[in-house]
Amino acid sequence: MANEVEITDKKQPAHKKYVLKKRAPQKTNYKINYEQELNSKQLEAVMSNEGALLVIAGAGSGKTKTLTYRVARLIEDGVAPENILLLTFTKKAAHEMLSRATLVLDNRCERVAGGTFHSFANIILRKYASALKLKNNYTIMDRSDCEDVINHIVGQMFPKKEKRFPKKSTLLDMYSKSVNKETPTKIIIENEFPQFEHCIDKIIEVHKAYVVYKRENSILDYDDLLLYLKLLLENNEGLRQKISGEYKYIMVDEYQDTNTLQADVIKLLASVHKNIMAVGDDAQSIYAFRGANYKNIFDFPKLFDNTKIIKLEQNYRSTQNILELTNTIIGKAKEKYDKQLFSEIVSPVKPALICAKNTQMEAEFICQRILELLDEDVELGDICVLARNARMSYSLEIELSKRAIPFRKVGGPKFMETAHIKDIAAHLRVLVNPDDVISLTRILLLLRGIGNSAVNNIIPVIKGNFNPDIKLLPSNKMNSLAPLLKVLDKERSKIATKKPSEIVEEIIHYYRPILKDKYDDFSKREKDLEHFQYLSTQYSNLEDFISDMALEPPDASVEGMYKNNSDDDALTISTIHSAKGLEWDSVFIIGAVDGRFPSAYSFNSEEEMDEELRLMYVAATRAKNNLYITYPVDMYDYSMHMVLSKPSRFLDNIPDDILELWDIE
DNA sequence: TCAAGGCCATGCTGG
DNA sequence: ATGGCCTTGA
Repeated sequence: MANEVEITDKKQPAHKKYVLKKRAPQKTNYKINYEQELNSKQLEAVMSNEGALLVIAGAGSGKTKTLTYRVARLIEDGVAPENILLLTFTKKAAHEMLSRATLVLDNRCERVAGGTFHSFANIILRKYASALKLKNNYTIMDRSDCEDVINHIVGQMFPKKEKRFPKKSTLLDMYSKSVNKETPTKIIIENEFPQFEHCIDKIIEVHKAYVVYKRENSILDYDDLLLYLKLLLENNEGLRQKISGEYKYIMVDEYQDTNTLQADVIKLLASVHKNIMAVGDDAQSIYAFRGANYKNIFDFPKLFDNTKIIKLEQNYRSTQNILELTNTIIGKAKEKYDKQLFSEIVSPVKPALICAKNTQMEAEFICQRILELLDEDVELGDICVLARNARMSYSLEIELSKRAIPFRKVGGPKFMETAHIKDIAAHLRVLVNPDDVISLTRILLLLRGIGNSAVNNIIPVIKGNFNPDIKLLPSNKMNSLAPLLKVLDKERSKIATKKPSEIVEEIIHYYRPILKDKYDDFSKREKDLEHFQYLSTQYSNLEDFISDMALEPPDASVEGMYKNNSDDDALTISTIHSAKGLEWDSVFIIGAVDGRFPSAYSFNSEEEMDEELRLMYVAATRAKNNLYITYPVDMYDYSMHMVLSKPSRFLDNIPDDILELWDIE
């Protein structure tokens, strides 16, 4: 909206020059008093309209608030919610922002299009799959499925074992980086996996076969979702116009963790109108292992001409004492960051570094300190324990259970990745997509008497045709195969009419005997099946259910934690990666022992060490008032054959007026 | 020849 | 707790 219009007098001398005055924002017409609730920088971002805008937002500087209020402000100015696209890192972040926007404005905000890049890509691709010659019932594979496919391909191409050939997960890392960084596999291997240069040709051959395999079987992995979205937008002028026109205002959160493929998608999405607002913090980039590059954020102005840049530097979250520590930490990076956050929140309490004799004592300290915090009127839901990886909290989880302190765990091994849940999901996938050979293989291998070679004979016959009367194996093997075919045949015909939860129920009923046969601890796993069934009741379409479970898998399966969704009064245990963007009154960072955090595997790479450092920075900046960093000194490291006993090097030589040192007696 | 069970080593973070 | 590898058993 141009506020200033000048009628020029160049060619029309007879006309009088009339200047429209700049209108002050019409605050009286807004329901929200933006000027009062935001600082000047935030306000500038919220009030900006057309064009590209980059907001560099330090930790706790009101990034979420800025995004939330901009959504509200656009809607107040008459933009249809459906025309706004909010891309975030997790679905949860999108939901949180939109419900906050709903609180400050009204429920129109719920209609804003939002979610992760991947879920957005999925929505668009299901709609326009045919433009890419793709079936729209394609399966989305999670990581372990992809690994199975790769293993299958390697086994076919090189029946004899190759010497020092990368493991399936390493292969997948290479391919994924190649796609996300838009760099040939060859270069990725040379730069990041030089130990495998000797078999570079074979690795590339496997990659090609992997791509073909996915195409032939209507399978997409996470990277394909982004890649195909890019191709769709790139190669279909008409569709690009249409989609870009639909999403007239685009906002991207956590821009520092996007990769070049995502940057391309954004560029294409905004190609028609260039109304794009990106928000991020280069000092909080922690996803390099997934192809993200914190430098991406500085390249944003290269994607869009005349990018306006706004910096948010005042922190509203943490005490100044905590910020003094975090400023010191980030100051240790090899690559320098322009970060000196300040806060007006004053408190006498200082962050503390606590040495524990072992993980047991570390756990006891945390439990005791938590109980003291509760006495100081901190709520349990306002306390979080952060760890570099999910395993580090095992001792603590035991201690918490002993003391009956409720907790929920975020990050780490996924519910959907547990073997029994994958088994059930594989049955459902075969129902939706009978071409899904990987899932079919998985469910056949569950049967007694059927192994790899039998599977290879069976699949060509039953692919897409689950006739239970077929006779293709000796009768003893048919006895285990027939019940499977029967249930698949029966449910396949009802896929369109039955509720997903009813189909899941039938599959679980069929699968339960297999579960009991396969696992000694089946009763615990049976509870997971019940939970899975419960999740399915939230859906009216089986395909949506399966896609969602792949794109936004529910948190780790922790016994007894299921029904506590509404129970906010529990301690949070989280990986640092999963704590991105969140905040708590009191934060414990555990396992801060050198060799684990930073991990010893990062020692010889400056870039990886910087990423570990940023991770520590992200962890420490989650805390509002109390920050405790603990480390046990009895950790044995198998790879280095030594006991780890020093605190994280990121906390070395920090004066004790910034970081207090505690010993446990 | 194929399936199944046992044993050993172990690199995490996630859509 | 899990995948990879080897041995055993049918």
